Amino acid sequence: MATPAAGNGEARRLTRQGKERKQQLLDHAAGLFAERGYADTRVADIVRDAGVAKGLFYWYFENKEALFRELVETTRHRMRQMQAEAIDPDAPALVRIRQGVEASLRFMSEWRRLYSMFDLDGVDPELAQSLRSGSDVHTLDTARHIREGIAEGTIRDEDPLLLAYGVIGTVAYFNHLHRMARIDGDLDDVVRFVGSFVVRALASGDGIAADALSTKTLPSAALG
Amino acid sequence: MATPAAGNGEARRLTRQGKERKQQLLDHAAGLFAERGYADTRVADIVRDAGVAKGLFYWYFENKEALFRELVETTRHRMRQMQAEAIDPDAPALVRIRQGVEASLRFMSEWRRLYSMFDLDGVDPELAQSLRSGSDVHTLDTARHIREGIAEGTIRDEDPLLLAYGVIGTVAYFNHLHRMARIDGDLDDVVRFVGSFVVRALASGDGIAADALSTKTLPSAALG
Amino acid sequence: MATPAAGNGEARRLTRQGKERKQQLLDHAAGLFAERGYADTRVADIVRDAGVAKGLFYWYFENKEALFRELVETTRHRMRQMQAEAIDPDAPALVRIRQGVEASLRFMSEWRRLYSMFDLDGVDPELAQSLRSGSDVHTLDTARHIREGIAEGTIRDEDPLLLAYGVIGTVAYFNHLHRMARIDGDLDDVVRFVGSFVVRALASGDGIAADALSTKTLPSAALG
Amino acid sequence: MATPAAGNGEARRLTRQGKERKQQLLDHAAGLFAERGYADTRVADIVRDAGVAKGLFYWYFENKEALFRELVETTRHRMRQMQAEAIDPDAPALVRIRQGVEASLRFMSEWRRLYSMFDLDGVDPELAQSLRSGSDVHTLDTARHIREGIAEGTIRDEDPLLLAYGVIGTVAYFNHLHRMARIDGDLDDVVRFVGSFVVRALASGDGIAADALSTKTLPSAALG
DNA sequence: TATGAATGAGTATTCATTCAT
DNA sequence: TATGAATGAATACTCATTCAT
Repeated sequence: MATPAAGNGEARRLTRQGKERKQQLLDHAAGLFAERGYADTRVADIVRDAGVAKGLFYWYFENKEALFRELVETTRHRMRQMQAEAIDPDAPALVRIRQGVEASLRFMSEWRRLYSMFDLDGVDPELAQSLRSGSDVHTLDTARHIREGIAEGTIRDEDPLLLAYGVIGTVAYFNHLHRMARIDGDLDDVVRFVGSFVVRALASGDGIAADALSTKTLPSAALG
Repeated sequence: MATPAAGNGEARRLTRQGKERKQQLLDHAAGLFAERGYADTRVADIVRDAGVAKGLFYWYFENKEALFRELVETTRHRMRQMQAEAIDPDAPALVRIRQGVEASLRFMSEWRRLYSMFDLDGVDPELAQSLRSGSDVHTLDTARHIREGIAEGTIRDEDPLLLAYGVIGTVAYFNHLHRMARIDGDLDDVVRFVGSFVVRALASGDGIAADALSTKTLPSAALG
Repeated sequence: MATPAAGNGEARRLTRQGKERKQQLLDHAAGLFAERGYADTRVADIVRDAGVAKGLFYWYFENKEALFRELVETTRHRMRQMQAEAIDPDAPALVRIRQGVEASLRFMSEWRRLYSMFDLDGVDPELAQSLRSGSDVHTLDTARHIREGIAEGTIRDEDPLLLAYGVIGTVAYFNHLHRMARIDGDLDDVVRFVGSFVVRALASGDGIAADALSTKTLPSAALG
Repeated sequence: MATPAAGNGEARRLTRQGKERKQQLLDHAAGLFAERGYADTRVADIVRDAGVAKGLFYWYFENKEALFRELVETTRHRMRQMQAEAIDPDAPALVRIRQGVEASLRFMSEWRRLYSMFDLDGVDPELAQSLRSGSDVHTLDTARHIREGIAEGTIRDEDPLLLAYGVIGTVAYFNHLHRMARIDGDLDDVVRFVGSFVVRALASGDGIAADALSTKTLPSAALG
């Protein structure tokens, strides 16, 4: 029980102070990763930023990558939570998808600094793989909604997985642009635009009406 | 003791053998970049792969990044050529866009190894910027077609730049998936799917008919 | 805020529990030292193995080396005791030497794990020096017996110190081999072999008869 | 062909200058290893001593251990050569063994600095294993001579391997003592002493006469 | 052109030890 | 006694780039 961060999966028991320190390191690391990317952030930078000794880093994290992984996990978890809250389970599929898409964009925008880490520069391939598997979950989730939309007749009857990829890809790219400040408009405008973009791409002739629905203006009770 | 690759813009005059050597290095580098990314490819790896001495690298290229830049330029040039050939200038806007999209995907698929470099891991920010400016050209091109489609009434009247981003993002993501072997289907199927995906996302109510147009099956003469 | 292990020669008064804890640490350390050597055993390893916190180590020992030293002292003490018991003071010199040799080998075999530490890898020179001085005592002891044997006429009249070195070296090497499992035979066989080997190397023409004496088969009372 | 020391077994082609530099590094390393041991010699020390840049070390050697290994190989080779020269193949077994023993001691004394490395402190277990296998060859060689001596009737009929171990161990220990300056006498005296020590330990009653033979004083022609 | 040699700044990680509680 | 947190000096190895021939 001497080396908390030692490479066994078990999380170490940390005192309150310990937890705070760890979070401190995570926060400072996130800031630096966002600013200059993972590869260009030295462990030395992180600890200097946090004002602690170098050795302490390795008390809390097995290595640089482990910290990164933890950051990713946390963020992913928050994002899923946010989406769950944004999606009205009783709404029609197209609306649910739009709600999810818009929530994603808003979340990513809010945590923009964190998300820039995900550009994955300089992270080793193995890790990249594991990150990917996280987004797979997201894709399957989306595909499920799509399948239901197809059953409802509101979404075109095409391969649900491909359609889901289309949705995810669009969201990811707009997020990327926004982060890179290549899109300068109002966030609300962008969110609305992307929402309607994907809805149109998915909708069957009948479903296209749903395009009009703005998840922000109508209370979910009015839907359906 | 001239240094051919020294940082003046002028390309050096190379003997036939010189050109071959240089291309050799470019090819081997491309292969390695594609395999393991820019950051994880050492100059030493490239020369070993090519079977020449380390010093020779710097005879042909100013530095590692210069080689990369050259690789990018070449590829971009080829891609634009290919697109120009694929797009029928007399076709309606939506069709032209679809032609461009499909040509892009096919080109990227063919030069898949090269394109993986563009994930831009570990390239320094300055270079990344320059790469971006290249894709800007592409975006503006697409936006131009879109503006014409809006004028025609076949494309929804929304911000052409945002719509262009939607198109580019979708293409880029599908290319990414394909490269990562996360999509396994027949290339033709994917190409057709993406083509129709973006067309639907762009089309106005009237333009949606264009969805039926398959750029492969109809000779361009029949369009319009 | 007393620091029990602080560098004053005086041993601290430890509670019963304290003594147990200390022994616990010594035991675990011995095991690890034997397994992977002194240099490759971390203080962290020892405390983890013993299931206590890192800080506690320094409550009982001034530092890593102090623990090692203590281990060595203890072992040496036990060994001398064992030898004293094995040697019949009334037996002729050659027999006494053989008794000592055989006792050494048996003792080392029994405490094999401990003895592997003595290979002295990675211990700092100063400590190594102190260890050496311990073995010097042993050498001198042996030389004393040898001198008596020379006086008796049973041992060749050569430099007693050199002869003693010959004895010690042989014993040490066989112990080493045994520990490294490079010798697999029965311990009794090896012990007997080494005993007769050194006796023959020492014996004068007259003394060689003593070779027949097996310290195991003849009760010491019968000797002389 | 760019990284000479790269981890493939193949030795790189080195220019004359390269070979010299490499030898230079080997020599300086040997000196430092001998002075302060392997573990306490930093790569930085070696290159500083040799007056070259740090990176150059890794041009010639894969890592610190690889250099060590090379040093060992070279030394071992020299030693075997020396022994081969010292041993008169036509002499009786006991004499040959004595010749080998004495040659070993003289060689070790001459290359004393090198030999101190072999105390193997801080070398990783895997390497230690490989070193050991080298000494096995030596042991088997010795055992062969012993077997012949047993056939001749000049050496006691005991397990030849155990007898060989006895010989090797004695030599090793005296070498150790000599290196540690714990033996100060004239080298010739020590060599003569050890030679006669092992001969006496090996000799059968009949063979003991051979003890008188001094490999230095009698020309090999007179032997037999 | 072409080679192999040389440079040296840059960085993650380890680990004995000390400290506050 | 006992714990977990904190320290920081120390060190092997990498790799783009330059140089002499």
